[in-house]
Amino acid sequence: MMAIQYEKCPVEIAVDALSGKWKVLALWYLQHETLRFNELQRRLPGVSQKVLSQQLKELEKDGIIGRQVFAEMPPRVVYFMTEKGKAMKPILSSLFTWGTTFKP
Amino acid sequence: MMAIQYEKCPVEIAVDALSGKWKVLALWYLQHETLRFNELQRRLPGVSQKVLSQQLKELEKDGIIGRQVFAEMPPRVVYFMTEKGKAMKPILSSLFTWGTTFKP
DNA sequence: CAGCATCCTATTGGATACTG
DNA sequence: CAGTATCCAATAGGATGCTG
Repeated sequence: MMAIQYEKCPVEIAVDALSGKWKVLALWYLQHETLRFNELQRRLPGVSQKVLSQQLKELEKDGIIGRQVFAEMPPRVVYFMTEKGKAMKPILSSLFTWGTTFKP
Repeated sequence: MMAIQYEKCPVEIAVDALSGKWKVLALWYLQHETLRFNELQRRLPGVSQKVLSQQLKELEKDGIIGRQVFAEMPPRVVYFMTEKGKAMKPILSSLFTWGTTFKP
């Protein structure tokens, strides 16, 4: 695989960080709430555990969300937006506005 | 294939309309200019003709861009944003802002 | 020039079963 | 509860060649 030689445009950087079927929607629900894994999964009807955990891991790696583990039994893990993630709120709300305006 | 039973959230509607590797970037370049097929392709290094024409067709079908054909030789085809597409400008600029802020 | 058709590969995501 | 591991199907996208 060849490394990409040209400088990526900022739009591409944001698009790449959000690529994945459930990422934007997950962020939408994490905007105002800290949520556990299961709570998030219930809000995304159709997502499998594998894919949800995978996409959350990518968002975490990109610094967009954080993850906190409580050493309890049964285990509790919560996800929340970082500052870098909160900076995406204008993206989320403009998507929402457009979707609301042009809903079929 | 089963039809989806629940009402899609507006965010999903917008995300679906933009899903496709090159759509957002193509819209970015169509924001202020009307562009020919080749001009667009040159601005998206790496896209194949097949995929570009396919994604433009989807954007057209969704009413986000328009397409005008000039009966000339050689043929000229231009693409431009519709009003529905122009309503996406806040999405594009918020993506750009985030990408600029958190560029690696 | 602006594409379509064909073929092929890589990636994504879903189903299922299992675990600390 | 919050995942992993494995397997599989569907889709997206790239390469190439051809055409009005």
